[in-house]
Amino acid sequence: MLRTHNCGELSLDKLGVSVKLCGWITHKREFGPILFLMISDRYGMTQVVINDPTLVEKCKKMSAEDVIQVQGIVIDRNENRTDKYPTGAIEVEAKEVTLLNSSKPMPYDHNKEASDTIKLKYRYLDIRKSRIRDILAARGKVTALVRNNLEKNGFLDIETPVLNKSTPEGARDFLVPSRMWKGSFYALPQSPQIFKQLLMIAGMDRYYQVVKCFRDEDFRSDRQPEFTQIDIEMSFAEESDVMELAENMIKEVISGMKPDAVLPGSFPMISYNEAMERFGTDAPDTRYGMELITLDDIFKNSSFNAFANAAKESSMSVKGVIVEGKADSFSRNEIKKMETAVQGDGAKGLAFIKKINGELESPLLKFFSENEINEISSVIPENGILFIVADNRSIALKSMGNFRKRMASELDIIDKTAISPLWVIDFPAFEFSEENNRWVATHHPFTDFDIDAVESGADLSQISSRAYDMVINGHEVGGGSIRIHNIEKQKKVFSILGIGEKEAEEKFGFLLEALQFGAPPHGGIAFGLDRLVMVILGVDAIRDVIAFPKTTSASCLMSSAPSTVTTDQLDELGIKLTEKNNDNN
RNA sequence: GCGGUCGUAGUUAAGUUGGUUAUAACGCCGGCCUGUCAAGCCGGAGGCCGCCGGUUCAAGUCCGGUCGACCGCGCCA
Repeated sequence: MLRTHNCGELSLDKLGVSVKLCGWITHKREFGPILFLMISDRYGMTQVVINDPTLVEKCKKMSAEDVIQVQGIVIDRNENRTDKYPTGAIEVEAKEVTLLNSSKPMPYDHNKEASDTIKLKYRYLDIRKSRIRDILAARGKVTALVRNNLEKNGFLDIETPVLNKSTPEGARDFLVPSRMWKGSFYALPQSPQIFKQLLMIAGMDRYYQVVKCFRDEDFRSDRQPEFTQIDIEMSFAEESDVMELAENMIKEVISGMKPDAVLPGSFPMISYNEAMERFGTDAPDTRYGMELITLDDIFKNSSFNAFANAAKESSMSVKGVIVEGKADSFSRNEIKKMETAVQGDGAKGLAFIKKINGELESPLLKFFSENEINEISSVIPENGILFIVADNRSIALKSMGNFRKRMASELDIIDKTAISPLWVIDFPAFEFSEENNRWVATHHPFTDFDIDAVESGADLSQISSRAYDMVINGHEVGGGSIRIHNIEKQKKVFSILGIGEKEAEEKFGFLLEALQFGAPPHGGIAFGLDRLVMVILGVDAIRDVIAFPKTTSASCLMSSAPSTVTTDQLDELGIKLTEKNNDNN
């Protein structure tokens, strides 16, 4: 090695020791015959002092981000010690400084805010100079903890193909044209779902993989075209087996990353319906209260028709959120802004009732009977304000769920250090898609469900699936299910989903056939590694947990991918472009 | 596919009702400086105001389009 120590580990107990350090120059400070160099690496930074006139002349020519090797003696800084960085008590008195490689001036100032554009273009510099390097190190540790836990539990790491068959349902596939089979395409996996089920049928019993998945949809601050799943599947397992395993794994990861984190003995479980009713979302953030309340009973006989109709109609509901201690601090204007926000979720309006000095205040008060006023008053604490949406059930829930979220972040009542995990269970197996005018699988079409209920003619929307999601701090970090292992049941699902026998055969024939060769009961779960790392580290942007991320329009500013290719390459694939797009390189 | 915010030296920003040579800080280059800690002081270079078009005597500024970044909606089993 070119070094004996890294730039973050020297301290007073090494006084007088001859060391070699390697690193990047972060600062150079000249004072005529004396010169200081700060050199750093990912472990820290150390000051080098240069007194020798020849060395000073040599080092004067060096500049920031040059890579150097310093050979010298660790000395005490005495009265010039600093506590601004961990090595601040010592410095290295240089005997020799070797330039290993020079650097052009940095393209941007890493001590200040810089645009995402330039940081993504020079991603390797952003990693070198920012917290990204620590986040990536932490991510590596999360992966190691995961592997360690799963290996300990007898899971086998088995790779599955990246070049796959395109399947219907779900997200848009990334396609890869085939040279040997002109006109045919591989698809990159949206997840290794079918392969892990085939591994169960193959008798591998316990499988896991930390694996890239690809979805060609539109992106957000928490969504990237390629992302990583911790994919897990096990045979002869029921819900509780998968959930217990997953929960223990996550606990081990979190306590490995945050030893001070306080976690519940076992993660609370709530049903999908309860999550929707109490939080207006299937991924509730339980770090704070301010839960939704149902006001149908209070208003079903109200003379205020908008409320009464919603309260009586079964497809509608009156939902409220109480903000405590704020009745006197929201202006008419602020409330107007909140109304605009809930209207963005489709709600017709946002009503409010304040309680100040024991008296209710609201533009709607004149519509309410004494009885209603008493009931409302018993719900609202002094100086509280009740916000209300009366609308279609799904709109009321969604808009108040989002309202709760916005209000919590505006009031800054979220404990950023808390980790609040839970399970959401009893998801509906099927949802009716207005857009496609057919039923679609809520989780995916291989999820087991209560087939007896279907056979006895129950409403499809009321059928529960055997799926479960793990939610931490309002983020769905993982989800899975017990799978269908019976061919007839699987065919039944395809018929419910309107996938014809021929199409099912064409798209999933190999799975359907495999199910007939002694498929064991099995189930599993997949975690989004990127999101898991974000939640554990409290990072907001998925870009920050990925070494080389893409932009929200799925381009790489560093390599300029995607790019056009030569006509020779296209010819070889038998592909002809319909219109000439501008070069985006 | 839709909406919002933004785009001016290498970087981050300022730029007034449209009006002389487009500012500043940091960085860069040159010089000074014996204990700095984002060192300091003096001097200098550096601009397709994202791109295309329009309005105007005159556009960084107004209008239309377009490209890109970010945030959100739809979408993401």
